[in-house]
Amino acid sequence: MQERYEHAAVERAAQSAWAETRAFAVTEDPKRPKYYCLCMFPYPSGRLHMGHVRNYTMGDVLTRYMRMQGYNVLQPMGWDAFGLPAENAAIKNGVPPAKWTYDNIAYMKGQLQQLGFALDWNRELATCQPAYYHWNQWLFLRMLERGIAYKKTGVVNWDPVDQTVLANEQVLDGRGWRTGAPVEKREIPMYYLRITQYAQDLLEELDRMQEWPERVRAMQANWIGRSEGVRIGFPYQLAGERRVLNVFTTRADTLMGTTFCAVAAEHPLATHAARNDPALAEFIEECKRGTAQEAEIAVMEKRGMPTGMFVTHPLSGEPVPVWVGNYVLMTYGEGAVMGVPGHDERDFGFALKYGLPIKFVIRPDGANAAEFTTREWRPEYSAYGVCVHSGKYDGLHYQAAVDAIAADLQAKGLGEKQVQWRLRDWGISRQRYWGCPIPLILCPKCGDVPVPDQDLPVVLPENLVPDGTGNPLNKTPSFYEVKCPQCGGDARRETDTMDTFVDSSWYFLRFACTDDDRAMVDERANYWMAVDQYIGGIEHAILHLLYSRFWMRVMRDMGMIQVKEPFARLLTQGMVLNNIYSRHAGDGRVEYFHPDDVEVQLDANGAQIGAKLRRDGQPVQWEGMRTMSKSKNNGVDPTDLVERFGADSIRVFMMFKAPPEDTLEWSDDGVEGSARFVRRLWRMVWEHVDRDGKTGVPRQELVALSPAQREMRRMAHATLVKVTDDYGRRRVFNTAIAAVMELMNALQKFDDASEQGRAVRHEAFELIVQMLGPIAPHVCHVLWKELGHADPLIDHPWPHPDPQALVQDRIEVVVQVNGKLRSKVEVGASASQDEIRAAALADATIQKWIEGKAVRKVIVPPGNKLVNVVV
RNA sequence: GCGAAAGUGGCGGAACUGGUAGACGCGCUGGAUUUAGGUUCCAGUGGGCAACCCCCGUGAGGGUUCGAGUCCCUCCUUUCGCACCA
Repeated sequence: MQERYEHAAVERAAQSAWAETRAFAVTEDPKRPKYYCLCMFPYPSGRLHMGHVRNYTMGDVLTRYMRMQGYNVLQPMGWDAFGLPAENAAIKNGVPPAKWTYDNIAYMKGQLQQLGFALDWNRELATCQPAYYHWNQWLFLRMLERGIAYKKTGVVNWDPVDQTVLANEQVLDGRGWRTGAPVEKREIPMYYLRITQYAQDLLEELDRMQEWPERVRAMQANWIGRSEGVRIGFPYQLAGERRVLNVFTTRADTLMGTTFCAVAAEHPLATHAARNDPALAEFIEECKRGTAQEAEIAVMEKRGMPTGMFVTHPLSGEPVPVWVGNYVLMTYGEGAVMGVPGHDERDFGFALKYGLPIKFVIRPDGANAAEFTTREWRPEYSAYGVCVHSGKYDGLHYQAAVDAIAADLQAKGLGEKQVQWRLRDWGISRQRYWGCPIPLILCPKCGDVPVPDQDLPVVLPENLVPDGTGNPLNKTPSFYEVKCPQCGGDARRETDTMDTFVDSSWYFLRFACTDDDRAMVDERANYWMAVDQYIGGIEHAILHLLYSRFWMRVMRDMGMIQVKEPFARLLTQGMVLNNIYSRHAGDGRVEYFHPDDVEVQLDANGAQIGAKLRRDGQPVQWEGMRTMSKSKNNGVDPTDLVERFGADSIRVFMMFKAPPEDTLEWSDDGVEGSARFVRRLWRMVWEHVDRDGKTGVPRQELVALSPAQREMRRMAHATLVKVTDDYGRRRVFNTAIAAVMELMNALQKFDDASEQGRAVRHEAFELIVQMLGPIAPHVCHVLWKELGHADPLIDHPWPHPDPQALVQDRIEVVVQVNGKLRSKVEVGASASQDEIRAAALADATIQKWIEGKAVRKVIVPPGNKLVNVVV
């Protein structure tokens, strides 16, 4: 064995051994328990970032651990390959998005291989391949047949320069993020998926998903947003016809306090009223144009205009004026609200501004009878309470009032209890080139005609170069000029593509059967699904994870898959941060310096007191730890690091520095520390097997071990218990590594050259190498062989602790006096509580503490590890 | 405003079921090796005290308990998500 640890050689040896035996290719095996471990697939942006490395290392640790536990483990990898950055790169460099994407994939695949992840590359897929998106199109057509997909004209953010729809997050201060052009609201026909149909089930199932983080479940529940209330109809006459204005409210108990109704600008009633009222028409236009940022809307001034129309209060029969309000959303509830200024903050402000009457009809719980008359809003106005000034409902508390009012409304045919959802249907049309074509043909005679199944996939041309002025598909007659499949006449192919979230909504199913060109999924998907462990960033807590849950339900209802929840267990890994250093110039410009170029100044304790640029020795400002980004110049490159330290050291550092869900602060010193640890492991094994010149494995005589040898052995097995629990149950890796470090520290001090001492040491090293195998697989692969094993470590069964080794003759008992640690005594492991109590009281130190005081109680809690003497 | 999480040494973190606070590592200090730097090894490292077998100490204040970082109440701070959702 070589004395020097050379990471490049070690990693080459391990990786080629795995490659030769195709070690990570898996097939379905009904005889073995399966384990599907999946990390969210990356967008091929160019290079791996450290967040990827962290994510995939976690997945790899679990994959390798479960494999050693005897599971048939699938860990695949693919590419979320459609999307905007490829188009932007194309605009900048004049290269087709396809080429840019495939080049990036090739490079990043190399990076993943460098890191030694146990991936089954036979199952690699990219969502931009026709063989993949074929099935997006196929399933979309099935959804269309079932009414789950439908076309609707909806309001979207439109960038007039780029000629495309923008997502809400792409609108900054009312302007397009790329062009800076003021964003318009446009009504555009789009395809939607009826995710709302599954709202109830998507919400209910969350309660049972105990293996998902509470946070993610809460966010999804919030997003789905179920609320129970009452739909209330306010009748009115229009052109001699009786009509009803519906509103939705969760506070039907305040109905008698209604002094106006407000409708959204897009509401039909508003449109009708504006016909003969130019001022109102203009106001409505203004509202429609208004800002697209929801956060801004929230703080926007409440404005309105009367429509001049009146509706009738359904219970009192009084006339109620109808206003158009800019704070009413067309997309929620009925697009109209009843205005109860006495008990709703928004209505209150609105009424004050426009001089509408305010009626108080609820006396909040805990308040005295006095009415609220302030001209300033108070939170208690919207509190629950009993009805007052509400005729027959007076004295009823919230729930009773709601029940009574709903019953009366129902009797009149003017309302009923109703459940409202915040969730909206998923609009999937994008006026973008680099995405999956929507398989429809727009025929002037026949309307929207689905592309026949036998003509699928509709292949996206890969050679186009967008120039920033809209979708290049619209300038490509060879793509859009088609004949109608129904009437044979001239027609135009749909040039919108699908939202890229469609691609990622089912890729985990396809990994089971990437080679199947006849069906979207087959029986193998039922073998592998559900994903047992899914790992990815918290940023996908809602969109991707909710869409995938929806998509699975659709496929299950079509009989294509048996389970409905795609991800049994979810781990949301924390972000990777690094220091940010900057200098602010007088003219407002900021220059960012890479942490490598900055020298940190410390005080005598090692506390950071300042930082300066190495180049010029002048101070720079520390802006804290934030996510790595190009703009802040604080990224680190995985490939650089692998070359400098080796993949194993990077992996150890990533797993050791923080628990999986927490943020991880990058530190070069920390990586050095991990590299030191790996080197030390190598050197200690070398000293054991080689320097001593006795490579044979001594036979271990358990009965004849000395107390020190027994203690060493006990510690090795206790560490195994701890590490197994950390991997298997707790899913934390930092403490597992810490435990192994502790064991190594003890082993270093275990200076015993006897046959038995060497045997104990040998066993300890075997355990260490097995325990670290999932985290530092390359070095452990080689050390395992050096320890005399012919079988590859990855296939060696996970070791079991020896119960004999864990037995202790004598145990240490902590002795407290009044809850404070005062002494420790050693007793036999089988000592009774009475014996322990006696030993504690007999201890000289304890004698001093209790001298002259009355011992009131002596407590020995279960476990016999502690005694508390109460005096 | 609503929802979720978190506040522990100079730093990252550990303490899992209420039972030895600060494991493990980074940094720092001293020493050995080295021509030197780096590497490696040894020792020390929460604060107070000349020192301890002492006192203090887990965001603040109160409470429960033989015993509280952990449980309860009040408050403060931070991060994240949602936000005119009627």
